[in-house]
Amino acid sequence: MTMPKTTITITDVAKAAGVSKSAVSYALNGKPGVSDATRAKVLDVARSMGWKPNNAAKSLSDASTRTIGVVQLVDDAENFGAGMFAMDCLAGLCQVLDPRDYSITLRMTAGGAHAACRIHEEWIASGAVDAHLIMGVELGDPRLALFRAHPEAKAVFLSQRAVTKGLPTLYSSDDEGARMVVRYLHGLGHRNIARIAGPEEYVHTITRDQATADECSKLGMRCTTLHGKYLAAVGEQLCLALLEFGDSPTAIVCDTDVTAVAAARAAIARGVSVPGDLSIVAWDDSPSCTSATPKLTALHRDVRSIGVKAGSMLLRMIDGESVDSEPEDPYQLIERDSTAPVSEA
Amino acid sequence: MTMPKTTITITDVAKAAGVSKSAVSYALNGKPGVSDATRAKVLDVARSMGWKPNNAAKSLSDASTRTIGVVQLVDDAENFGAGMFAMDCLAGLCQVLDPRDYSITLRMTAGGAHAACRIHEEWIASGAVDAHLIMGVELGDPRLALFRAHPEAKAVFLSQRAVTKGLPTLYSSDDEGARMVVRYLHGLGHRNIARIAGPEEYVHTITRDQATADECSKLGMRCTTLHGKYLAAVGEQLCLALLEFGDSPTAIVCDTDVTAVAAARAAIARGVSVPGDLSIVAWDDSPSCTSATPKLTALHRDVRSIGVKAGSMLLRMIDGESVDSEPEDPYQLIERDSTAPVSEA
DNA sequence: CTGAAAGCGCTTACAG
DNA sequence: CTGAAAGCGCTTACAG
Repeated sequence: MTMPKTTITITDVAKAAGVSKSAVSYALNGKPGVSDATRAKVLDVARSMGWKPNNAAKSLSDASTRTIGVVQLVDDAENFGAGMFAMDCLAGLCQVLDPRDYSITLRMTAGGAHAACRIHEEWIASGAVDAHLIMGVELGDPRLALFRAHPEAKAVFLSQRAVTKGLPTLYSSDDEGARMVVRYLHGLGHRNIARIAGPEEYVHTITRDQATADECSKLGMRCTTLHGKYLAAVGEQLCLALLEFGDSPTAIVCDTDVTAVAAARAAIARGVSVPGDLSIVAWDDSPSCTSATPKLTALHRDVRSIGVKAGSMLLRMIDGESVDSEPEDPYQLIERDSTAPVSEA
Repeated sequence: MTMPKTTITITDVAKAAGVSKSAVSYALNGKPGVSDATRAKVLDVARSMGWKPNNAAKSLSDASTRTIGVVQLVDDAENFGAGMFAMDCLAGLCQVLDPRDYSITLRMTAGGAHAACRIHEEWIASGAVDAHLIMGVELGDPRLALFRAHPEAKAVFLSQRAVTKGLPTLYSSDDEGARMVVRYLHGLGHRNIARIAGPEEYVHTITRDQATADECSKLGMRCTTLHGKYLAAVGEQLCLALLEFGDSPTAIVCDTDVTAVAAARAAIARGVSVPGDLSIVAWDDSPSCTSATPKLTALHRDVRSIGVKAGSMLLRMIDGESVDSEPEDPYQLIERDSTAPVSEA
């Protein structure tokens, strides 16, 4: 008959151990102020009574919640890639948070950056979290202004420094990644390439666009860029559009695995050989890149390590250190079967 | 100069409004005990002062955390499908939780059911969450015993009633789904089918195995079942194994999109036409099913609605209602290009 | 309808 | 080293 024992508190432990509440608190928290003997006894009694600290009480008295807040933006249609990214990233975050006994407080909203902003504002005002992780930052994002107005709130942004200007951010290697792809294709002899990019409201889209354009111009290459959502239909359609051009590209880099797979399919269905006539590279690797025919060359990054880095930054901020922006780990170009030297025409 | 105003409390509001703390509390919480005039004034003052309730204080005094706890199991390798499922499910959960101002407290662990169990135990003891959502239940899962021993803890399981026996569970329609597929293939003339199933520790694997076997026997069909992880390599390998048999199946149903896509690829690479010689159906639809060639017939379910249902159950438990187990919405069979009538041999 | 008071469980100066 | 006490911000009986 395991009686659901009415929650046991430090007062109970103190009584049982024959010491004061403060002694118990000091002992339990490993703080000085009690003799080793007392500490040992308290620890022993507490464990045997099955005592666990009450979260709310602790938070109220020490003004720390041991939780970091993240609000995930969900889009009905293109949720897939973003969802996986967030999940892996959170896994990394949890990995660093766990040893410190921190949890994630998660909210999801379909209301975009504005809705997310309201939640963070709420969290700041109510002291619901110790720090915030911000992902999916858009141009003119209201969350930027919010955290500028609240320098006392701890937050790290997953974004670009050009956008967050001074706010602690873990910035992507998208610029570098874009240049790496361009150089790779250049090495294969491609001179006329194209991008099937993501929506232009995303910061990383712009970053990739610009870096690609810049590197192409340096190498004397031409690049056509088309934008669209991360949908198979879009990849298909834009690929066909590119192939319609009189002077169609010999390589296409797609901003996501979904569009890349679709583009490859569309090209092949139209009688264009991949990689014979057309090389395709996917930005962001995933199982669908290896399941596709041919297997897609992809720009790969360890998403979990992004969460790990962000978590470490957050924890340091919570510890009172001042943290600077940091770069993500660089991308890796994984060469598979969808890219080849440009064919002699 | 937006001074980060030192956190404002109901005491401040009370002072400013010229009433007592209790009056403020009653007014703010919409409880009787204050005149309409007082209430209006308090509300007004509170808003103008930018007051927000302190979470910890509220939790401590009313013993509710306005948070529901979920711990996500992460496996390094086969994390993909499960990750997406969890994400969509959580999105649904958030959708119902949001209007009630509840958040999700999320932890992720690579330590399996045992590690998850320890976290839930911690949460129960420390009063960290108001209720728990349990996913990825295994046979002999320690979390079952934990919540049996703690009937005061509110939890809903995403599992099968046969496993949770009496604990409130949102149970899948896997049995029904399996039968639906079998009948569908039977209707196409298939009599010898196979399953490329998931690992046998998963409850849903067993459920599907059993329902498939039962329905096949009822219809006089034969079914070979092979188990393996949710990896492309496994799908490929098991598909080839099945095709090696002298009397190879005319249809294969794969427990996940990853294995299904890989199986189709492997078959085609081996010169087996899909769906001409071999039909393939994927369990759990995803973008990769529509990106594949041919597009895969799949068993589809609205994962988000699972989260919605679970959330509603949880909320009702929190409200003190006693809730019974409920079924998920049924699967839908989405016919695409990977299934066809069995060819006359 | 309204105010003064106790209590939620823990932490932390402050005296012994 | 140890105990008594105040305080974190809110809720909720309990008297007026």
